[in-house]
Amino acid sequence: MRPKDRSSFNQLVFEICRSIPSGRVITYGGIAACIEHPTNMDPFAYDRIKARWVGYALKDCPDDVPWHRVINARGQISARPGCEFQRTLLEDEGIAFGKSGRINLKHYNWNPMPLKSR
DNA sequence: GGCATGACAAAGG
DNA sequence: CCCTTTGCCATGC
Repeated sequence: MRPKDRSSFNQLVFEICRSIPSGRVITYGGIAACIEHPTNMDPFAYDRIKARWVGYALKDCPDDVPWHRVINARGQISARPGCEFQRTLLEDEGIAFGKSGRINLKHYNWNPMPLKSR
């Protein structure tokens, strides 16, 4: 994927985020897995790359994007300034945190409609 | 134009 | 289960 395509990639990320209902969460990789992009890259490696790009996209997302519903694959909130606030938002939506600050993905994970089949 | 860093994740120890 | 390594590349100095 070339920098030129980043903009459209980000738009897809935002679109998926907006489809997450209150009280549910998704992982960075989960979002990445919904976005297929024409590439010659090894798909196995590509998914991990995209997961990183999802984080970049959310760094400066529009106000109507529920960025707080995106967590990492371990069910935890990724460390960064403001992460305490994210936990508060999720708890307000009824999401319970485990002892080590982890969310039960089995129960809260949201599976969005794939934008393109894989 | 190198070099370090990062809202990631899988695999290995 | 926790910690480290590895793949990868956009970004900022």
